[in-house]
Amino acid sequence: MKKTAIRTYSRNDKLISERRDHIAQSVAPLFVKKGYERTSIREIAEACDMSMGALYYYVGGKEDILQIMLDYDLTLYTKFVKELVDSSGSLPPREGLIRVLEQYFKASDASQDLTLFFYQETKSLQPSAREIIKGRERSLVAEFEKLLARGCKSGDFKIDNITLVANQIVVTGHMWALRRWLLRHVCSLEEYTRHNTEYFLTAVGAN
Amino acid sequence: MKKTAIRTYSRNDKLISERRDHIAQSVAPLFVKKGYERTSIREIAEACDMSMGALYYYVGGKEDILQIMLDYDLTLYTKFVKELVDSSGSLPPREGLIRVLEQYFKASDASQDLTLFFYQETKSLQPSAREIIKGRERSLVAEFEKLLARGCKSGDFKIDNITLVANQIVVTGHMWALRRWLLRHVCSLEEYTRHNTEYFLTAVGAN
Amino acid sequence: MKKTAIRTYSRNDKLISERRDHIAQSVAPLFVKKGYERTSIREIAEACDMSMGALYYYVGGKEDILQIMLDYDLTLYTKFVKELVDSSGSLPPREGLIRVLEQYFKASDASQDLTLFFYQETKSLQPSAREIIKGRERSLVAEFEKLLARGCKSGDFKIDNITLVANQIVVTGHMWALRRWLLRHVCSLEEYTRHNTEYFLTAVGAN
Amino acid sequence: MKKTAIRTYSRNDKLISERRDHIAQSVAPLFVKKGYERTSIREIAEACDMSMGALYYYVGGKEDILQIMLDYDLTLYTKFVKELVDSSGSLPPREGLIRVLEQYFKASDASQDLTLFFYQETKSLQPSAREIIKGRERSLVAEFEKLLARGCKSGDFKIDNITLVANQIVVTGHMWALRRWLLRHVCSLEEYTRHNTEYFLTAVGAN
DNA sequence: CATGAATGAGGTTTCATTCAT
DNA sequence: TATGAATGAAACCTCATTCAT
Repeated sequence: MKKTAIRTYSRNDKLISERRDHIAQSVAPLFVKKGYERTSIREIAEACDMSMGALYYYVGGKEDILQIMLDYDLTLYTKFVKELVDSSGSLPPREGLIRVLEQYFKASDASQDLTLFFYQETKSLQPSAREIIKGRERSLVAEFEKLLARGCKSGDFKIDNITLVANQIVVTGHMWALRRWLLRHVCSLEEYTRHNTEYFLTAVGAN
Repeated sequence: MKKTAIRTYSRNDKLISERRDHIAQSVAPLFVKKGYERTSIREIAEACDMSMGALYYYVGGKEDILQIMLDYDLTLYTKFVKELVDSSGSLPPREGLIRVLEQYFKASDASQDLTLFFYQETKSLQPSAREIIKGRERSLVAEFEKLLARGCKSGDFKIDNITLVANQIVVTGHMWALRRWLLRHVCSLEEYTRHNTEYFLTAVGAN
Repeated sequence: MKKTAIRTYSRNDKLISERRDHIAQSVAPLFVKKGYERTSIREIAEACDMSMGALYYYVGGKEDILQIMLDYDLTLYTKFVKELVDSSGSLPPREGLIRVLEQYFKASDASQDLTLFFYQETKSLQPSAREIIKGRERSLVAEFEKLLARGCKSGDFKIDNITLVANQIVVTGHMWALRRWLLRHVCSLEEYTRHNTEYFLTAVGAN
Repeated sequence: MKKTAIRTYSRNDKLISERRDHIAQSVAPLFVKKGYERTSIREIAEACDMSMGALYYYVGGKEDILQIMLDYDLTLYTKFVKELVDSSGSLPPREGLIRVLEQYFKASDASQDLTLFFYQETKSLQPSAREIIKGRERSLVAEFEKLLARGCKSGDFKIDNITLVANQIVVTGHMWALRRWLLRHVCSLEEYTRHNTEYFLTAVGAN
């Protein structure tokens, strides 16, 4: 759980972690609302209730703040999915998948703005930081792979390319966020969930 | 085909149109490479082989340039899809769909960077301009709706929510661009095409 | 007479040259008074009667301003010495040397602050810029070498290491500037001149 | 040996003295390498192995640190020269001068960077602190004056202006440091020493 | 129509210094 | 005594936009 590569003047690891988490939480609504580039350090400091100097005590630069925030939320999200997948382990694979999809789409709906933000601003990161974020994203996909793999093992599912399907599940959630402005007039979240659940059941050979 | 709402000092409509098309074409690679916010007017002017003054003669401000460029490329893309759909009108619906998907995914692959850019920078527009872009996007979806509607009319397809499926086709193309970094290690474009074609055939009840 | 390596937005060479000369002249008293590091861009802009933006239109950064100023004054100084040496060409070598030394020390006295500044701030330059300045300094030394070489050729002087003596002349002028605070209580410029003239006559074997 | 005018919170004179000596020694390489202005208090504290707070406990501000360091090194250097001059007291004046010059130039060669630093950064001091440093420099010159005066007394030397010659000796050492970049290609330290020794012997009438 | 020099507000970042602990 | 987190003024620099030519 290293936060490395981000410069700090503090050598108190606990404080660093605390402050960076605080920054990640405080800055998210601001970033989501105004976009990364359009948000000034001054605004960030204000939102964090810190002085600009204090901010730069725990962070090497503006871009680090973006990385910290993306990392924080993606980690949180991955944890959420992991718990979801794990908690559905007691159900038969088919019912487990149905339940996970339902909850995942519900969560996707709740964190629309954040999802959009991820697609928009990841490119603002340096390649090295981008790799870290991509790693987190892969972890997210991996959680769904676990779910699918379990079903394959038990013989309930039959899947050619597990990663592809897992990615497709993730993306289907994202799509609800990215295209809400269009989908809003087309179907409700419930219909969207039903439609896609049916598809994925077919795709995994469980229909 | 109004270009309105964008201020200009010129009253020669033909010239305005010409210059704006030129700007749209010249600025695209720059925007795609550096991002909208990080591209300066000076760079834009240079890429367009115009002086900064000339730029402002045909355009109200930096944001207008983004709108013009997005509008231009989206219109072009919509036209491409329209021709694709129309040209497949001679085929039976099932084969038409297969062909359109294949060509569309191929085109998605070719214009990856642009697609990514659309998702990233549309939010940099004012609401009014964003609406215009959304309208273009809806036109794009509508082309696929046409294709699907034709199949329904002939009885070959059976679809609950045509718009939903059409949108799903569009987004599936986008996802190849947005998630290429992950998908690259998972499957080739051909596999991606095959996988999704199969899905959509099922989704329209033609499998 | 290239001014290269210094970024500019202008492509009008004449204007660039003019503005940079203007900057060099305007900034000198400020730099000499406050030192390079302690002088802010805002102060520089004010002294140049330019806006900060205009400044950065002709100059890539603060350090460039230092380089431009050092270059400008050193070039001027070298030209002065060159003319001095050339104009003494009509005199016999011994008398020429005496005259040149007298004038050079007088000039050293007049440009004390500038000399001090050179020793202090050359180190603020990047190595590449420092090389340029060193080149100018070598040109200055070369002028005195010319004078000494002439005397050697005619048989009036007898010198082992011409560059060493030429450099010593230059530095003797500098020292009047660098150690004025001490020398002031020890001797007048006239005495300093007499003392060192006698020395150099001995050193070149013309006493 | 007052260290006055420099604020401190401590009232333990021994500790003050110890810490300031420690600071002077620790900070020198840093200052020499980066320059005074470009060195931050944080770096200084780190180099001194002290906290920033501790630093300010024994020192009034950043500038005091510069003064302390200059004072410390100049005092050390003066002591070195004093011992050199005293130890040559057993030799006849002419041989004493030769020996002192040789050792002094050797020492000048060894402390080039420091010498350069003195010329560059003394101006960063407030006038009052500058006076203190000048006093130390005068003490240095005074040591050489002692040497010359001894020779005059014994009738071996014949000098008009002892201070001027003493200063010239000091400066000749400095010159080796200040102009090394040029002299390097012109002569070795040995040649430089020989050349100047000969001169000074003439200047004091001992050749 | 076209040019590009000029503006200056506002961006990010640094850093000497203080003070609660 | 000692610590180091916090401050915020001020540093350097960029850039969208204008307007005299």
